[in-house]
Amino acid sequence: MHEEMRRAFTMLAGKWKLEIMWLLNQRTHRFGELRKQIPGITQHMLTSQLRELEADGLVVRTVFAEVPPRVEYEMTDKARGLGPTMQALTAWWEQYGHTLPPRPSARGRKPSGPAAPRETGS
Amino acid sequence: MHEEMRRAFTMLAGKWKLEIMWLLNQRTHRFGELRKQIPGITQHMLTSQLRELEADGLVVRTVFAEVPPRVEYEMTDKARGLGPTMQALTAWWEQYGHTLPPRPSARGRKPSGPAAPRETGS
DNA sequence: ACGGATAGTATGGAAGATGTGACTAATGGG
DNA sequence: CCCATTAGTCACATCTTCCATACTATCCGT
Repeated sequence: MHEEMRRAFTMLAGKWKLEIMWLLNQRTHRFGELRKQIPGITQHMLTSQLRELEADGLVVRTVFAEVPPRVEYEMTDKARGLGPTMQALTAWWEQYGHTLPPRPSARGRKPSGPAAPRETGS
Repeated sequence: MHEEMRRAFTMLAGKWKLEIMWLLNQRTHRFGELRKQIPGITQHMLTSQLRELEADGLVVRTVFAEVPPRVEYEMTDKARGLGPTMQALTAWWEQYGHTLPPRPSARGRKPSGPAAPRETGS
């Protein structure tokens, strides 16, 4: 049932989590790489999102005792099971992405909806 | 490369969008059905998330001229291409979901304190 | 000793996303 | 007349995220 799934949705519903997981699904990244790959994200947000993913058991954080410091983020085995999901998402976008409307995510919308089709004939 | 994908992430990054799309991927729902299926969501949020999905060309909104009103939400053909993604996500959760740590994400859906009741204007 | 590099933590005000109850519209039943 | 129903809308409250800045810690080069 989808009540079980709710946990999964919550884990991935963050504003940046899908993108982070998508990148980590390709390869291990270090902190600074993720920050460059995701323009617009701040250190603060990247840190907190990664911590949440780590707490959810999706990401492993490895600190190397080097100077300058190096921290790598890697998917766990569990999260690697998301590979097919990511591939399916990528394939979907390749197929349909370019057919979507230009930039409609703005809050404004058209004043009136389509004419109501009278279905049940009342 | 993945800059193209960013559009897809944005479209699905809303707090409730994955869950809504997962439900609509199964079948057409009317407004009230979605509201019951997604405990915790408010009318306001359900409306706005659906409007965004509609604006992104992922769902179709059909208003039936009946009383009481009936509005049905259905996936577009484009969004139906997400089927494999949803299936992969479901399969992943069935396989790994129960192995995840008890620690829920900090951003989890928890009820907030009682909002200060506003003075009903006289 | 100082600054550069990396990966953070901490703070604070602003912007944006989300949450809440109250309210509307049309119609049938009591 | 009043209530129930359904799918919203509205004004406002609160939570999350943004963004800049400041600070920590280590080692190397100067």
